[in-house]
Amino acid sequence: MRLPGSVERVARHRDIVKQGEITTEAVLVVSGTVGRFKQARDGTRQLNALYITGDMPDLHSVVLPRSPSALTALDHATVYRVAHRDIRKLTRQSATIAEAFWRDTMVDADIATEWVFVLGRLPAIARIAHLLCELSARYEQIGADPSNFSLQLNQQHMADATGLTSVHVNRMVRQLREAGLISINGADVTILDRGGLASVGEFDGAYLHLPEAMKRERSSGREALAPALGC
Amino acid sequence: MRLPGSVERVARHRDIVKQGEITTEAVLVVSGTVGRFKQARDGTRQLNALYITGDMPDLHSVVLPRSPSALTALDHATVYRVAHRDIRKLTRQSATIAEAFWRDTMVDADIATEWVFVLGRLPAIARIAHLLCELSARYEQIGADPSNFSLQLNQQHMADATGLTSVHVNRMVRQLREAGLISINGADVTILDRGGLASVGEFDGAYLHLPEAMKRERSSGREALAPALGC
DNA sequence: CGTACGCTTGATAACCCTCAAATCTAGTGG
DNA sequence: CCACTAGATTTGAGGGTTATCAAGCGTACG
Repeated sequence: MRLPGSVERVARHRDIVKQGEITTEAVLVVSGTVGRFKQARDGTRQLNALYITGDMPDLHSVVLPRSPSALTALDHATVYRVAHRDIRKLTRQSATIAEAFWRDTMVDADIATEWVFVLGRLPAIARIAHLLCELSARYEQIGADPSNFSLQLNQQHMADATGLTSVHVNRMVRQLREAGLISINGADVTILDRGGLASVGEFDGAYLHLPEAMKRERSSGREALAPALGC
Repeated sequence: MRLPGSVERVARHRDIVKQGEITTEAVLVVSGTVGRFKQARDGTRQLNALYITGDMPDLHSVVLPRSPSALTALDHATVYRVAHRDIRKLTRQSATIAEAFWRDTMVDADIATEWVFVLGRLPAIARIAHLLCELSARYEQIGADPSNFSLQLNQQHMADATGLTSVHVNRMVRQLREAGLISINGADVTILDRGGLASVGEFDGAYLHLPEAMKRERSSGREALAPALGC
């Protein structure tokens, strides 16, 4: 059961899918980080969703081909393009696979729903903490070290994700550092106090719907894919 | 193709699904308005999603039974409960039906994504305008009058939806009224200038994925279901 | 060594919240 | 029919959080 498709390298800030475009292919992120954006009239952008290695950023396009937001590479990324018709061939063959695809897109939807809460009700410091907690949990899920990873986002991206300005993101990151919760060396983030950070960010990872195994043993699979994430 | 289930009346402010609950049934809204909530530590609530007549608020629970947010009746509502296993029976029989269900949940996801943008990047006045535009478009979709409908939400609900306080919602509503864009009589809202309101709210209804027919003729089907909405 | 980009910091202002109280409305019971 | 009550709307004053504007600093890279 291998899906045919083509590998493509995408340069930073290059769109993979444009806003309003009608697609005939879905995309799998092989490496790098991909973001989904909407733009306001004044030019500021809002990051709706973040995708890392292993994610399918626009699997939903199989059932809704017109994309209401743009898909952009935040840094150099490698993606694998799969035709909708090949995905649909699979879903028509097996109801189990169809449900797995459906489920995958619904986890994405639950993440968006969580961010509605974060943006609507949490102050700036909590939004940043929440973002870092989510990234940590998602990196852990793909076998990377959850407490020491390379942040693929600059502070402007973090501002786009949290509905803040990069200036204010900078001040909040400093506060988290001074509180002893995180430490940052260039792009490398170390989470010093996971519980404390989760508390500041009111983070409860249930909305990520991680497999049960993941929740119990926290330190499994370390560094298995870590080198692959570097690029 | 009729799904077996049971009709249930739900009193205002009563939970249909509690936060964190694992469900074995999905729900269809027959009448009234239903909201999906998350609660912050300080007790303030964020409304993630709004459902009106004809919507299935937790269809996603078929593939993700653990609900990360509570489902609550905003006013007296009537719902129809359908067992997951009966829905799954259908999706296993027909890939077309499976895809239709998937599509329905993805429209919901696109709405959540739009609200991430609204909450992250639009000022208070635009958030209220956006909410009213969305409600108008969705009422139109089910055959109600889009420019004159009964708002099922009080200002506290609007505050929960837009990430504001009810005090500020009140001031913003007044501004919209004074600008001649809307008029409010108790629960009855009249949209006086749809284009103007859409402009203030940076509203483009593409994310609602309405059927094409709906976009062309705006004044069809008026009042077909309007009486049913009153209750 | 110059340039571009991202990070950092300061001063000021705008937006929205908090707290508080008055008014209005609908529903209830005397 | 009229008090009474609870909930919702409305308005005002003052304060906190975050944005805006502006400039300086660091660092990677050609």
